[in-house]
Amino acid sequence: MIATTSSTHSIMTKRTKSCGACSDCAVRSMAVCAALPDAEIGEFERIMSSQSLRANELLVEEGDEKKKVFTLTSGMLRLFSMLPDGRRQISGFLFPGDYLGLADDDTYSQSAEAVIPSVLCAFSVADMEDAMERFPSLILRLHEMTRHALRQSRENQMVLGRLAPVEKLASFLLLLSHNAKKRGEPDNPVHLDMSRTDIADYLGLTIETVSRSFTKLRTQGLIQLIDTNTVEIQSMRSLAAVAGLDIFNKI
Amino acid sequence: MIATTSSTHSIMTKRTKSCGACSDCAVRSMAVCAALPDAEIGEFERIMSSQSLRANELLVEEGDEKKKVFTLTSGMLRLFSMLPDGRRQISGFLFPGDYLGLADDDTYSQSAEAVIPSVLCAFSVADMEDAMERFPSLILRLHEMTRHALRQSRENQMVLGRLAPVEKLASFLLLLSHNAKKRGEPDNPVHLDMSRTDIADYLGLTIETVSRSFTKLRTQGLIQLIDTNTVEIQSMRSLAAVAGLDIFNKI
DNA sequence: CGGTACGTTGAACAATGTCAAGCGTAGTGG
DNA sequence: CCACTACGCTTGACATTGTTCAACGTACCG
Repeated sequence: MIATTSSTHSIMTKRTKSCGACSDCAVRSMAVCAALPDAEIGEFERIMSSQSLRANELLVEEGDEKKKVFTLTSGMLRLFSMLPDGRRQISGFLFPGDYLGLADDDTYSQSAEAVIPSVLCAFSVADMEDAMERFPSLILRLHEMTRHALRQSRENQMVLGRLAPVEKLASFLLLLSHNAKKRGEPDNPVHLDMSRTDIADYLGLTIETVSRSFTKLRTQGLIQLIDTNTVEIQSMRSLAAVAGLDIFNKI
Repeated sequence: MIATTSSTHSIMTKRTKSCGACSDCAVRSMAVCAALPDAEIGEFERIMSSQSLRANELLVEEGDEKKKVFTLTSGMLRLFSMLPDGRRQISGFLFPGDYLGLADDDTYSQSAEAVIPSVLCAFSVADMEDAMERFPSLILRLHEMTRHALRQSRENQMVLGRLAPVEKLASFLLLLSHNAKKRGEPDNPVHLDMSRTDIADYLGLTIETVSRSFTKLRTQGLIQLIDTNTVEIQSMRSLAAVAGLDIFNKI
């Protein structure tokens, strides 16, 4: 917390147009922009600006007017809400290619923070709406992404409401592994960019229970903790069996 | 369960076009159809067919090919998933005007059953896609409804992950009350159409804990149980305070 | 008038959360 | 370079909470 606060004030957030051309963007095929043919991608480049975040830096806050939307190009964000008394629920993590602003109309319904240093493409809502009018395929793409987010959120409801702690953690590790694979990274030694507190607030547990669940999975030979933040999954199948739901059939 | 099974076989599900004209449909203003001007609503009436369900009758099953989409005109549905071992999570209840199929691409990602006798407008996906091409406002309306469902699902994650049982129940009662009001019904004596088991599977609890939470709210003078399925809320504000999140500020 | 399903309640038990201490690592300053 | 501090993670002991199991009451249905 102290680190967060101090870093928030020390340096201005970078906002430049210096990011590499959209045409050779690493997340092009996964992001909204996949809806635009190469010929039109220049349009997007024109209205886009790049934005960097330091770890734990706040990007948008619940209740704020939605003036911008974003595509994450590198790093990781957490989407969360808080109760008046400080309890926090992380509803999901955003990975490169993910879009920030899918659920919101005029105001952000949740806050978003960088988990690790991150870079985003930013678009003003006005520009984006303009682009959607000219390229209807953008609307379809956004709608598709929203449907996907809705399916994921509902699957999360199952995880939160009906899985035991060890099952929750197993499903979380499989999710991370699956996500890494989807982005062309190695899917097995899974790297945890987020803290135990983040994991706890995502899975509806305490950090102690998260820690104990790691130990249980390790004791049962299902995972190996290479270091605190690196998990080697011994057998995807057995871990999936523990997770209760067959992650492979979904997502 | 026995009742469900027997009733499922006894009578054929009605499928007629006999429902009153769309133009004087009770849920017109809340449903997808609100996107169509009066002049075009005839188009919708042409491709629509009516479908009735008895209590506990299954409408669609997780994994089935999505051939039809629906608008609920009366009654109530539950949307749910199940784990291999029988654990169930209800991700939400559908009320008149709600659309079934928001989250799905080609297959239904969840099952849907009638909680009480229900009537729906059914559309074949092909017809609906055709209509969307001719009336782009339909796409925008569906997108808007999907965003709303996503916000609701994420708020549910907070309820499931971070609220205590009594808080969960309080937020649930407020949700029902809010929903009734939205549909022009009295918002205070709240009628529970669903069983304790449904409530438990929605809130991630057991029926016993649900029952005890009802008792606690009653003992604290926050609600009054007129009968098992009718709850009088003594003070919306105090109940909202118990719920932790101010339901009024959201949804 | 039984029988069945549903809801409530109680008591014992198991699981998770809470509180507190300890460990290891990383970063800081002497 | 080393001690010191701070932070995050783990672990243990304990308290709280929810679950399980069982009994009871009630309403509905045959």
